[in-house]
Amino acid sequence: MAEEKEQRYDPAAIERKWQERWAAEPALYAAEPASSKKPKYYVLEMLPYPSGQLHMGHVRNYAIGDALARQMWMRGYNVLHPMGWDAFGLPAENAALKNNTPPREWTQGNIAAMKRQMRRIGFSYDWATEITTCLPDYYRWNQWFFLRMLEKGLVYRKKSKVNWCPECATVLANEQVVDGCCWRHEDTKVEQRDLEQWFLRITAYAQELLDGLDKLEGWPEKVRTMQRNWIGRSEGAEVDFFLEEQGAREQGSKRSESQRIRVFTTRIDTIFGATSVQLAPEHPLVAALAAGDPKLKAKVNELIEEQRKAREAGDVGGIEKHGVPTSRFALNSYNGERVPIWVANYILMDYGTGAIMSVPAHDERDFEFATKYGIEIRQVIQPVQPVEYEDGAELLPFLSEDGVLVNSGEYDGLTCAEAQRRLQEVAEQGGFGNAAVTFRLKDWGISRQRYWGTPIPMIHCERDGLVPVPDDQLPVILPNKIEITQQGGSPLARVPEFVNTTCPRCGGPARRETDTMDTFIDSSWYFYRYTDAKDTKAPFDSAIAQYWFPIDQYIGGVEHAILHLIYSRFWTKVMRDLGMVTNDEPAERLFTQGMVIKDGAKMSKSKGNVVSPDDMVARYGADATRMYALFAAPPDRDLDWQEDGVAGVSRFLGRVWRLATKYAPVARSEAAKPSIAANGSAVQLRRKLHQTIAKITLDFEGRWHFNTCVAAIMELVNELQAADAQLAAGEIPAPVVRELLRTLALLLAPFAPFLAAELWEQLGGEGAILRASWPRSDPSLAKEDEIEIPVQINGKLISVVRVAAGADAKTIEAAALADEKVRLRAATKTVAKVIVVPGRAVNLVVK
RNA sequence: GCGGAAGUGGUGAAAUGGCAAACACACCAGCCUUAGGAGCUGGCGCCCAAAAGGCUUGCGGGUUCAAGUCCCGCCUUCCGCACCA
Repeated sequence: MAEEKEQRYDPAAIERKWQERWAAEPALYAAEPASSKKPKYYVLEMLPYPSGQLHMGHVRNYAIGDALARQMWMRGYNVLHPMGWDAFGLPAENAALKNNTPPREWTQGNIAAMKRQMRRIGFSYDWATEITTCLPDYYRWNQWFFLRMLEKGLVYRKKSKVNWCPECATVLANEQVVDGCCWRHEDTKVEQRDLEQWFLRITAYAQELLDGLDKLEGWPEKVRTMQRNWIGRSEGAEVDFFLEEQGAREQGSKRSESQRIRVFTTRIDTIFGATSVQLAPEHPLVAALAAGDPKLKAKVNELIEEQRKAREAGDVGGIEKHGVPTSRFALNSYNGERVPIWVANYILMDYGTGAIMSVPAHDERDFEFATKYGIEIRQVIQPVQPVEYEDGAELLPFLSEDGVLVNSGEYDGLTCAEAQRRLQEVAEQGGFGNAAVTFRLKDWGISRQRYWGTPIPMIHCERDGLVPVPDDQLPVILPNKIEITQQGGSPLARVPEFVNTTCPRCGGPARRETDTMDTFIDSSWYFYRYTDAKDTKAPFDSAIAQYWFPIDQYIGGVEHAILHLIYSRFWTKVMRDLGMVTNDEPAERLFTQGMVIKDGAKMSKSKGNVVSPDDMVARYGADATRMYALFAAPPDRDLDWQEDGVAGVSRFLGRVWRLATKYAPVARSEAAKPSIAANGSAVQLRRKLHQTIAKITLDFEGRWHFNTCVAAIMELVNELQAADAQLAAGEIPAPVVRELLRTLALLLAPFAPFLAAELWEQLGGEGAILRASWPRSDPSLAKEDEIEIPVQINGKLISVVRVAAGADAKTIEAAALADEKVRLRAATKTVAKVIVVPGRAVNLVVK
């Protein structure tokens, strides 16, 4: 067989063969039912939007998940590894406009194309559980959930200021606005509009979403921090100031009992330092005060305009603080002090109460504002540690809570913390305030004025008002026949067959809601559907979900840290409260992989640096492409795509192929007795093999540094190749050859599944390699008998000595002192101390 | 401004506090030839003609017998947050 002509490594042929084989045998990748004896493992990668083209970011994401899934199969787990399509969304409508293709057709075509790409790359998905969110059998459950939430009071409708993307011609959620621009159209400024919207009451879970983060130890700290910031909890108090009666000044201040101004503050302890009350320009009271004052009204409108512009520019923090005084005053509830009421552009109507007490001495923003307008700055907190002045340095504003109250009447001398407690109590007893917690998180606006989404299952009846669609009339089907135009408003409103209906309550004529749902709803619960994808009675079977959940490992990009990942957590908690699941969180562990970049920049069409997976696969094969994606960098770091690197991996796989096919006949031969001669090369090769198994196995359990796993396999192959002469001469016993090559195939299986499967077959492996057992490292075989110990003098490396692996300190010391280089160096000096770390190093301290 | 991550050869990178640069890419030299996007051998951090030797993990300190790794200060880059009362 040494003369046998070498067959060249032909990835295209091998991959085609196995792709067909796997397609014909879908059960290979199917999870066993919940009754399985095996331990379960749910590995999930984020489902893609079916744009029609897989990009390298997907390939990397899915290569990581696939390596894990395959390894877990081989380790004997019952693995659920599904895939689906986040198939609703605006691009389908844009494509419809552009190519005159209906969104459904366009989407289905893209799904088919991407599925082909995924099969071509060899991801081990169970296609029997595939879900497509734009199909009625999926989105009907969005509608069903909407109705359940409505029953629970988690859905409401209100007119509100919304983010409007002119490009999308629809509303965006707060989470979808990035730097004042649309998350899909980075150059398109988001506008503010007033519209009637459906909201999900995610804020009802704000506290729990926050608390849960502490327990999500398997999630990256970065993501948890981002979510904490997003939820933005702040603890403080709400307290009323009273509006002074107009024209009451002459007779002494008189408070209006009906008109209160409620402010939110985290520093109630500084209230005696409040020297003005500041209202947001859109505060209802402002409109009332400005009603009879055209000048004020004009100025307020300017402030509103400034805020709007800043918001649209995404630079709310950057605008210069402006304000305008009103002619009215507010009275401090604690001491009756009279302070002016201003309207200021740095006060936001949608946070807290839209009004603040301004304490310039103890708040930076108030300080800036008061300095500008000459408003009194009154210090009411005395630092415990006297603040040191450098000449001319400002003491104020003093922001720390490490101080005691001054200028605060009966509260003088209390610490800030004590004062906060006391003042809150007093406010509560006096009926003018209470402790309060405010969140930055807003309710989730889900209405979209688009066609390609889940219809909101509500009916507007002239008589009965808003009526939910009864469960037995679900799904509300998205009509197929529709003309997509670029006109504003909901496209569905222009489809009479859809709009016109009868009221489920009175049977009279009624109109359907024509807005559709935000597509983030689709992805908020899709991973539950995978567990029971064909269910026609419910979104999924609770018992099955209970078996699979939580997801053991979720893998995706960090760009979803606050959108998808916060909505998903919310949805899980709602389902738990509906009694559908028992887990509090969807995923035990989350891994966020780095971006794929090219020439130092994110791949994008505009930069023209996009690398197509199809090209890579065509040139170098699927195995080389996905293996390079794992080899080029650790998975959590950004990866710079270098085509030469893919070529290198492909050449490596070619070496593996030649080596394995060359000695496959030996590995398969029954001739050799299983006795393994203790021949030097064989022992050494087996040692390397077992070291490699140990390294890779450990990495899968811990760090996931698949780049070094691939490197370890390369080292192993380099050693095998260096032993080619011995192999060719038959000096390595056949059972050892078999062990070496079969194990090599097993180790490759998570990374290069096509080649691994082919070699497994050629090496006479039983059954599918995916069902073969992951190799075990035998420590006694992996152990070295002799090791090298570095010898240092005063910490500097001088020499290296070889000693037996288990050598004790004494032996190592003797060997080190006997070393010639060491003797030369130490000859004229006194050895003061010898530090020996057995198995590690020797250090001689000499003087 | 606040929070986080990262800075190591020409490049991607590796290194439980114990031989810095494994494994690759690129490059150089040679061999082979069925002339291939092939294969094989060797070289490849910097200084020095070479050897010997010296230097080297963004910068400056420190801890330690020993620091890329731990601590303190600074610089740079990237990411997130940023009038949130």
